[in-house]
Amino acid sequence: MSIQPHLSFIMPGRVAMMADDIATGSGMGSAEGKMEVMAEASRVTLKDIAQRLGLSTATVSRSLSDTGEHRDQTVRLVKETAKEMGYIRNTAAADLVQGKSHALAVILSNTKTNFDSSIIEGIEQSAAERNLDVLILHAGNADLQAQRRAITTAVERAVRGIILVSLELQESLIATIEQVGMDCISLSSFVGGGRLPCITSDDYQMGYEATQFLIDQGHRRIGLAGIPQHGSITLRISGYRQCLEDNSIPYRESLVFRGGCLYQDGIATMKHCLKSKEPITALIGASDLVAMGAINQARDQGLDVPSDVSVMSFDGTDIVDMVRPTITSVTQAFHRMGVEGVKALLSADKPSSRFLPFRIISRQSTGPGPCLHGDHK
Amino acid sequence: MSIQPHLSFIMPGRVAMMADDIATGSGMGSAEGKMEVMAEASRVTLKDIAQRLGLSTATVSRSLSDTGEHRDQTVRLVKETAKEMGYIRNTAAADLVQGKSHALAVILSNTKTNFDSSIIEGIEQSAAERNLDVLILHAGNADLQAQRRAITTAVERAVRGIILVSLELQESLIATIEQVGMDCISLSSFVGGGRLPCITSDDYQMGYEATQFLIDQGHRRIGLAGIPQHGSITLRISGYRQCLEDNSIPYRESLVFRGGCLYQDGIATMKHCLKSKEPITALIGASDLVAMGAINQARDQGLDVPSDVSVMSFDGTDIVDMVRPTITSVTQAFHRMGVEGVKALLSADKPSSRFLPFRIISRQSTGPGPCLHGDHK
DNA sequence: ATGAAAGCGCTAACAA
DNA sequence: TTGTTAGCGCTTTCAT
Repeated sequence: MSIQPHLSFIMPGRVAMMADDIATGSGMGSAEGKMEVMAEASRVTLKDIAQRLGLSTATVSRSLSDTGEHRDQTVRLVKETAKEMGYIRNTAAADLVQGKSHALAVILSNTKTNFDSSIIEGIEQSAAERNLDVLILHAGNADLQAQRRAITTAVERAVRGIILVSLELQESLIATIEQVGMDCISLSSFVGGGRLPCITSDDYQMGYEATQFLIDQGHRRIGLAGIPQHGSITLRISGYRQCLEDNSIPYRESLVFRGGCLYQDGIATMKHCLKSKEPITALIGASDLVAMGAINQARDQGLDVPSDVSVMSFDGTDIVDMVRPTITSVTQAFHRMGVEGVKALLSADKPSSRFLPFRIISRQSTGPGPCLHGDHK
Repeated sequence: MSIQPHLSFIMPGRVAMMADDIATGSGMGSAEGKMEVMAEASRVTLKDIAQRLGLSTATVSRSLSDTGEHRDQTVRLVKETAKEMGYIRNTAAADLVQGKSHALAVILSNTKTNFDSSIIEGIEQSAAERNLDVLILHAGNADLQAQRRAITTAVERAVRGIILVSLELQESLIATIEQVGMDCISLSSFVGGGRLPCITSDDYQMGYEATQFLIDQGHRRIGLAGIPQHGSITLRISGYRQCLEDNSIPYRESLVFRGGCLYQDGIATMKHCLKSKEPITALIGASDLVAMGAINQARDQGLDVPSDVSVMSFDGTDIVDMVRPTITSVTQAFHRMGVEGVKALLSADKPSSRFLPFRIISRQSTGPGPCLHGDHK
């Protein structure tokens, strides 16, 4: 194997070499060289630039941020000098005097689903356009402690606003947010009974239409899997129930399986369902991962999806096209949710709650149910 | 359908009601009530607490942060009062005077793989234990502009350190980091020729062992898919090549497929491979998603995995167990990478580069190759 | 078009 | 054990 190329980089040689390069480089006198090195230690401030240019810090500050009235020449000179001296502004100082920061806080629940990456992507894109940094914080869904920590952090840093993602914020913390007058918006979850603006999909309607989709395919024994105990997501059950009733199909408590939108919930639900003497013919997973779990379990037990059992999911993240069978989904506009969330949060007028459209996209995991096969009906 | 329960919350009634509650609540005189409301507008500061208690701001500050010598009673009193008054400290002020912030910056490449969530999880867990906030920033891998923006943001905010995740930082920016004396560590990618400490898996060795794994199963025509053009990840090719040579199998350039670790790369590679007159019998994907793409493409063309073609992957994220067939993977210690990254970054002494162990976990997507079927050998 | 000066809220010497 | 004081680096009136 002779010399292993991958080992070369852990030899300390290069590091030492680089240090030497810096110390002796560019042919300047050693004293001068040293001063350069020393100067690098503490950061360049506005004052340094002002002194070098014989201007006041005020002029430099205004020039750099393009505020106030200044000669083009001055502004240009200041900017050039700043760049040349390697000036990087001190955000803490600016935040302090301005009473607010250039950042947004995003607070996520710890739910181990995968849809939030799209939302975050949207948020970050939108934030970047406005030159805002994104501070990401995690807080368990039910954990008051963790929630308080996250909110406190956001308020401490005087962020421009807080974006809650799929989080059921506790009542007391909503009060805190109102007290300090912090802007806040909730995405992908309706929370706060109207005190917080929310941008989400219509859970009731999604539940209704998903159910109708399966009924139209000839299914009558339809299960619901992985739905949490609390939160607006439970409205999907109401929609599901209403749809059944509108189609004269009796609602059965026993076909609604609770859980936490996790892969494991899908596994467990399908395992349970297949033991039943009157098994379901279709299942709606509360997330793509729930559906994946359900599909895998069904197939591992020798059933075919969709010919033996149809499965569809909420969310419609990338993954539904990357598995086989591909998964029919109620696809939500997560990316847009992130983008619009930022926009709404920063808009001058208090944003109102609203729904974003969703689409049901039919893929391989659903197919005709028994009623279209001529069985029951 | 009568009353739709899901519509109730967009009625403005509740919002108005809440506002009324606040304005008129608790039975206090209207003037007093108004004052309370006014007071809520501007935040409580240390000075407010000090005044209320007849102490100095210094004592309050020290009590709150448990520094300095103080009577238990004083500390308790201060803390209680702070909580009662709803005090939230101003991070900007603290950061300014202390010259550093209570946050870590994590800079991610935009690569659309999924492994980084484990790393971030590890980072956040580790950061939370140390009471540090996590600032997440994105920067394209090749995009100097975006990289500079991210680094500048991190430096501006005087973060405690920068964690690069799977990012090839440009030379000039490494220089910037060195100049300002910012701590920085690279995870999941070796970068900077030793100037930056790196915690990653041994790409060379992973490439070698993955190849050996397949050779041991009887494969001789083994492809490599989705490997980028640059970066330490290309060392996998060296390991792959060396392993082939050690097993007296000729290395062929044509079996190494370049790409960006994406699902689509897997699709494209497998499509291309199956057209060849002398097709591969096994493929190693540069990421789990590449492998998924390859597997799907093979099956969509009527081939079975693993009996017609074996596929394995690098990374070993959750997904490899959630697809069928489950994917044999070179599983990296991503979560630990995040945890140790934070630890190393904050350690007093300059951390050195090192590898974290990886494991090859055999799953359903690989099986005996032609040499074990008695074909060639 | 530019400068002088006053803080933002906090921490950390140093005094007492 | 506590108070006094002096800023951190920046923005922003208000003068000039």
